[in-house]
Amino acid sequence: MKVLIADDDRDLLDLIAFTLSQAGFLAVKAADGSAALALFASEGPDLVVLDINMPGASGFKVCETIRAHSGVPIMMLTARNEEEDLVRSLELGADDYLTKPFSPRTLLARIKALLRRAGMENSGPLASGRVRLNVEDHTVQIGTEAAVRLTKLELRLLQMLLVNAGRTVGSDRLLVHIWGHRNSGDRQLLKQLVHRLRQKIEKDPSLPQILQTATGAGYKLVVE
Amino acid sequence: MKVLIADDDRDLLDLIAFTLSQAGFLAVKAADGSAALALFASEGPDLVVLDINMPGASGFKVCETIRAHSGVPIMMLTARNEEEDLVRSLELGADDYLTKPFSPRTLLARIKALLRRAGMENSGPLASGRVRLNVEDHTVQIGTEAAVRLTKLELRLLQMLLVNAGRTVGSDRLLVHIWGHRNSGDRQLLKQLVHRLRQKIEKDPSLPQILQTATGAGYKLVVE
DNA sequence: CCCGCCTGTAACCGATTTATAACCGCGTCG
DNA sequence: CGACGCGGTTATAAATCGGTTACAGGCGGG
Repeated sequence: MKVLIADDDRDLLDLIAFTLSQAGFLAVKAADGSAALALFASEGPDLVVLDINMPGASGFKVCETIRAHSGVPIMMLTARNEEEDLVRSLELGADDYLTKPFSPRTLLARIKALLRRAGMENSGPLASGRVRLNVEDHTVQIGTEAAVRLTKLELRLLQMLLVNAGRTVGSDRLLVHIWGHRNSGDRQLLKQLVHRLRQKIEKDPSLPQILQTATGAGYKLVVE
Repeated sequence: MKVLIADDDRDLLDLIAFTLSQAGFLAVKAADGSAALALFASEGPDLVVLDINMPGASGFKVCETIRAHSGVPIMMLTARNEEEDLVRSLELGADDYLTKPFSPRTLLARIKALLRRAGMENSGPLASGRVRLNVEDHTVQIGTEAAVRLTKLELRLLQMLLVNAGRTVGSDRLLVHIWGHRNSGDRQLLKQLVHRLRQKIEKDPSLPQILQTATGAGYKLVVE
């Protein structure tokens, strides 16, 4: 599990990195906003921790940029008199925030909670009912059928639905998780992605038994 | 989702309550510390917002007392920007802390983040009496009847009424909650929305048992 | 270098949802 | 009485939504 940390306070950066690596994470350090963006692109972390006040590019600028094409969980850090930026960050799609000073223990607990919520805690085969998803080699198996190969996007969609199996997942959440916050005109893409995924996993794609529509709300995975 | 708010500043109390109820929360107001404790026991809120400076029992005292036997998320408010208050609040088990003055938007963002963190973001089906509303997939169930699918607007209407079950909700508040501020010539829309919702949830839509009219005032949800 | 698969852009259809606009009945009040 | 406000009902138009297909650019593998 790889975590990107961006903070211009060298001491705090080291402390966080140390805390996380002690907990079994692989910590990647960035000293400013532009470094964070570069490292995000090259390292592909599973979670990002961003300080709001940074030279180069501010935390919420970085947050916005990352969210433009990724649904990776983001945690913001702030000193205590920047309410406006904090709210802005949350509205830009940050998932949680922490006000300084905080204890390493708190940070760790929050990060774990965040990963749990994003369903990224275990990278092994994810299963529920008749649906078994193998994240590593991009395949699903429905009941006793032969395993089907999935594309990157199909995998992300099914993963999100599987983590919330039996419950409806809103279209917005799916969009963010799969593509990140873009023009949000992307309902079109979701329609087609669902369509293609149904072709692969449904017996009769015109009468979905597994990947069902909750009209006006989103989609849900039915497991008996 | 029920929120207990305690503040001796009557204006601020009303403002917070209004903000939260527009966001779909049920706000319970307390003007001082001892009232807050009494209401906490009787109402069993899902979240508590406490001003620190209050007559009766201070926010600290209330926080400590609640924490003695409950893990409900607590947010503290203070006029003073004192490090001392912050530390003490956190030591007493408060989960977050907000310094006055703050914008309603800020408060809302923080409260939502707090609920998300506590894992209470989706309180599951919102229920009262025979009416069970599932916000996630836009459905209601009346008694043992089959679940009915609702549209976005019907959902918002029913949610507002359900959160204030048994109480009359003014037409203006409903309009703002459902459509936001528009030309307020939209009483027409509300009429029809109520009509359509009744068709879906009332046994005999011409003699409403659940969604009743309070002539000249608004509507209310009757739960026996 | 070509071919295949994956992804994004676009358009169309039918159904549902929402907005606009009437008409009806009932009570109040000048 | 008759105009008015208010709520309920119906009809109809406009917007949106979900499903589907077609197609082109990109990218990687043979």
